[in-house]
Formats: sequence, C-alpha cells, structure tokens
Amino acid sequence: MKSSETKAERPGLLARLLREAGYRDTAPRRAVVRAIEEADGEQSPEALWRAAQRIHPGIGRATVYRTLELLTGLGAVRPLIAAEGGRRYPVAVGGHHHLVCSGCGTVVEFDECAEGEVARRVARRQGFAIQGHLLEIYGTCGDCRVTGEVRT
Amino acid sequence: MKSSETKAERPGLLARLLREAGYRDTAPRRAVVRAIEEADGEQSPEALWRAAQRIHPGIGRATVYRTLELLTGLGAVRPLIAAEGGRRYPVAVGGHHHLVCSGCGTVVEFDECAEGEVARRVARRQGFAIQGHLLEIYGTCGDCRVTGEVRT
DNA sequence: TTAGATGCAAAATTTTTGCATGAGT
DNA sequence: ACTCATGCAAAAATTTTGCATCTAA
Repeated sequence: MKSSETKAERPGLLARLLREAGYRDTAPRRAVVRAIEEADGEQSPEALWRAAQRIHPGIGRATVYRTLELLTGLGAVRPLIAAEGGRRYPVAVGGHHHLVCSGCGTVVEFDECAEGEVARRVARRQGFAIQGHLLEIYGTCGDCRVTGEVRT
Repeated sequence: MKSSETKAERPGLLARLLREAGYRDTAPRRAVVRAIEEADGEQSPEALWRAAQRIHPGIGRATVYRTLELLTGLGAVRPLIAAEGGRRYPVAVGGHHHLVCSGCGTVVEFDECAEGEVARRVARRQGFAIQGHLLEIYGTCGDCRVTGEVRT
C-alpha cells in the first residue's frame, strides 16, 4: 500500500504544543515526538516505538502510547486505521482531508476544504466547541478501477 | 451517551453491495448489515455484535469482524478510531456528516455540507470515482464542557 | 521538594485463526 | 454436491495499568 507523505511539520511543533499544554519537557517525549515528525508512513505505535528507541534508547512502549494519547487529546495527531488494519498516527494539526481508495487503501491528503463556514454554524447551533475535523472522500482510484483490484 | 439517528441508508444498500460482490446472502450477514445501518453512534465491533445478536441470536463475534472486513474492502464502511480508543465503523457510501463529542462520544448527524463541489473537483483531479464521503467535526458538547469532562 | 513521568511486566482488550459443522447456490 | 460461511475456542496482537523509581520544575 502506498500512502501519502506526512507533511513535514515545522520541527518542534508537537513538542511546543505539549509544553504549552503544561506537560513536562522530557527526553522520552521528545524522542516520540521526533519519531512522529520523521515517521514517513511508518506511523504505527510499534514502528514509532522502534524509531523512538533509536533516538532515546531504553524508552518503553508505554511511554509511546501515553505520549500518543496526550497528543491525540491535544488534537496534534489523529489516529487512523491503515489498510492493513493497524493504527497510524499522522500529524493532524488543524483538519485532515483524505481521499481514500477502497481498493488499495491508498490515502492521499489534500488541502481544499469548504467546511469552515458550515462547521462553525452547525457546531454553534449544537453548542459544540470545535477542536478539528476530518473530511474523507471514498472512492476507487484509477489503478484499482482498471485492475479490478480489491483490498484484502 | 446520547446520539442522533443514523440517517437510514436506503435499507439493503450494504446487503446489496455484498451480493453484487459475489458474497453469499446469509442471515448472519444480514444481521450485521442491519446492525450497522441502525447503529446509532454505537458502531464499535462489540456494540454491533450485541445488536446483531438481537437480530440473529447465536451469531458469533468472528462473523461480525469478518463481515466488517468485507464491507471495508468494498468501501461500504470505513474504520475510524473513536474518542474512547476503540474502532468505529461508520457507513462510507453516500454522504455522512457527524458532530462528534470528544468527551462523551455522542455522535450527532447533520445534513448541511458544502463539500459536494470540492469533493468532485479533488476526486476528478486524482482520477478517483467517488463512492461517498464523511465529514466529522470533533469538539466538546455543552454538557462535557460544563462538567469539565475530558476524553481519557 | 514534589507532582508528574517513566520503564517494566502483568493484565486486560481487541482482533484473528483453525477447524469441524452447517448453509447457500 | 460443492463451496463458502459460521460458531466456537484458542491464539495472537494490541493497548492499558500498577507500581517502584526517577526527574523536571
């Protein structure tokens, strides 16, 4: 499965978010954060853990999970489910917009989004405080339509 | 947890997709499919299993998972990660618009959506054949903000 | 100094599989 | 008849937790 690149966030963005949220600035966390920012498609907890270990040997899996949870809570990262089934944590500052192929699972990110207006209006009406949004368009990519390929 | 109705997809849509894909039309599958179509924010495998059991007593968990996988492959549902951490399988055909509370998991559906345009344009540019789209706005509902409840 | 973080290992969850049996076509 | 689908239970994989020990602030 191919899948789009993680838009290289300005280094330190996630770390800053954590700090501003009042969490301590620790080496293990910095390692996880760096792993995420440099993860290129390899965003599964397991892969992030291995990457974080290279940066901060001795880091435990639990710390990776705990940090991912913090970041998710801050809306800095958004857990998604990859075509192969496992979780992936792409950086998600702001909204995320995906074009997802039902055939091969490819996920292409795009920026255009016209929801600002509607989102705010609907949210206000329901008394919601918006944190972010996810817009996914599902379909079949050219390749899959041609080959009649189907995701297993 | 409260949550709005799931816009009743034309009953049988998912079942039809399965049939057209060449899969057998069995009672257990029909139960799962109905559970999904009637899932009201309760889209976790576990909840869907309980719902399916009410429709077809004796159905096993494995069948639910297997059916969800088939439907995912067909692009009929799209696995996402719920605020509480588990998976959710919202319908991915047609257009769905949810307001999801990070605090209590409430899912409210709404109709307004300005994405028709954008979706078509982006899809065409990438050579995608659109099957549907999902717009989810994440935030905190009034109740949760008052009680200070936060997603764990 | 002191609340918050970490690593480890165990526990809990969630999802997948093997296999004998039962159904749809 | 012949596949394909199912349920069950076991196995695997994934995620969460308890707790003693560190460490940033």
